[in-house]
Parts: sequence; C-alpha cells; structure tokens
Amino acid sequence: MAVEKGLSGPRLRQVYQLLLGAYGHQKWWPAESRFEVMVGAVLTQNTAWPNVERAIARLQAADWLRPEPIAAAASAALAELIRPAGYFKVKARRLQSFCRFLLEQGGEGALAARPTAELRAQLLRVHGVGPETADDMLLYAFERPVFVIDAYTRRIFARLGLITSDEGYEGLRADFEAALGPDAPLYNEYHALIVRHAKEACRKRPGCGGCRLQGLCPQGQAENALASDVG
DNA sequence: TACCAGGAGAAAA
DNA sequence: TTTTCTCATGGT
Repeated sequence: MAVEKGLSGPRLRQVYQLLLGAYGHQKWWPAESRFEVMVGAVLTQNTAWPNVERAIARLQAADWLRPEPIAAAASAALAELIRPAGYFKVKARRLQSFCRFLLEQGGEGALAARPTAELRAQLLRVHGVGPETADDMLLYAFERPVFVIDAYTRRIFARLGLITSDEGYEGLRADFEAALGPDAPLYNEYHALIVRHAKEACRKRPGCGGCRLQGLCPQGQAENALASDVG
C-alpha cells in the first residue's frame, strides 16, 4: 500500500489506516484519572514513559497524586518523589506551578467548562506548560480536538516526505487539524498509534527488518522501504 | 562508555 | 527575534 505525498486529509487518513491495521486501538492515555493525565504530561517532557510511570507510582504511594499536596509541598520533597522521571528539580517546580494554577482556577471541572482556545491560552501561561504539554492535556484530559505534535510525529511524517522537519509547532498542528477536521477521538487514536509505531520500530533496531510497517518506519535504516512505499 | 528519550524556560547572540 | 544551553535519570 503506497502512501501519497503531501499533507492532506485523505493522505493522513491513509497513514492512519495503515497504523490502525497494524497495531489496533491503543486506548490512550495510560492513566486512571484526568489529573493523572495532566501530571503525566508534565513528567514525560523529554523523558521515556516507563520513567514517568515510576514517578507517578511514587506519588500515588505517598497519596500525593492530587493537586493539593503537590501545590503545598516543599519543592525538594516533591522532587525526591518524582526523581525517576529525570529533571526532577525542574519538574517539581513545573508541577507545583500547574497544581497551584489548577486550584486557583477552581479545579478540573472549572477548566473543563472553558472553550478550547481560552483553556489552551491559559495553560500556555503556566510555567512549565509549553505547546506540546498543553495539547496533551487538552486532547487526553479534556477530550478536545487538538492534534499533538511530538518528536515522533515530526520524525515519521518528515520521513514520509509529508512535512519538512523544521516546520513550527503551531503551523504543523494547524495543518494536521485542517486536513483531518475536528475529531478528538481520531486525534487521540492517531497520536497513540504514532507513539506505538515509533516504539515498535525502535525495538527492531538495528535495521528494522521486522518492522510491520516498513513504509512508515521512523528509523533511517528503512529509507529504502519508505521510498518504495511512498513512491 | 556514550547516547538517547513523548520539552520548556532562561540566557546569550 | 532566534539560537543555544541547561536540566537528569534510566535503558540500551
């Protein structure tokens, strides 16, 4: 199955169907509550997910997986709990900023009642919440039709020749959303499949010979297969 | 031992 | 305004 060139709805849906056919539904985000999704979004910044899971488990064990104790904690104590996620001093400050914002705003319910654009702008004003983290929260915690552009998305779609690797975050997000139309469940599944595929391909290194979707492989070794699929 | 992983903010140019 | 630097653990 060849993937057509250019970022358009039919082409994006073609890639989506390839991924869905290979991996099935991913049922994301891997969390038990909206708050856990938001905490995970901060902790996963530039960090592998298994390390985030350890940090979340430590928060849970301490009964700190709530905004109140995190907001009120000594930064050093919080940092020690989330140490496995890396960048623990930085992320402790970021988590506290976010939890204080959440409490000041009246909690998750109050945020959930706000229009997407307004909520996104507010999230972006919180220390430690950048575009990708805000969009993770909007899509996975608040089920808003916001497409998350992460390193995996860039790598895979650049490899396919559908985007260039240096496109800005906001422009790229707008392009994906315009091509697919507003559809939160689709964005949810699509991003989850992209991450799944990137991890799947990574496990196949070196060579990716066993990758089930060579034409979408994010690894450089599969460029020949990619070219034949896209061409 | 060296490199990379689901960023973001601050400082420097 | 844009680019570079810093943060840090754990797995491969």
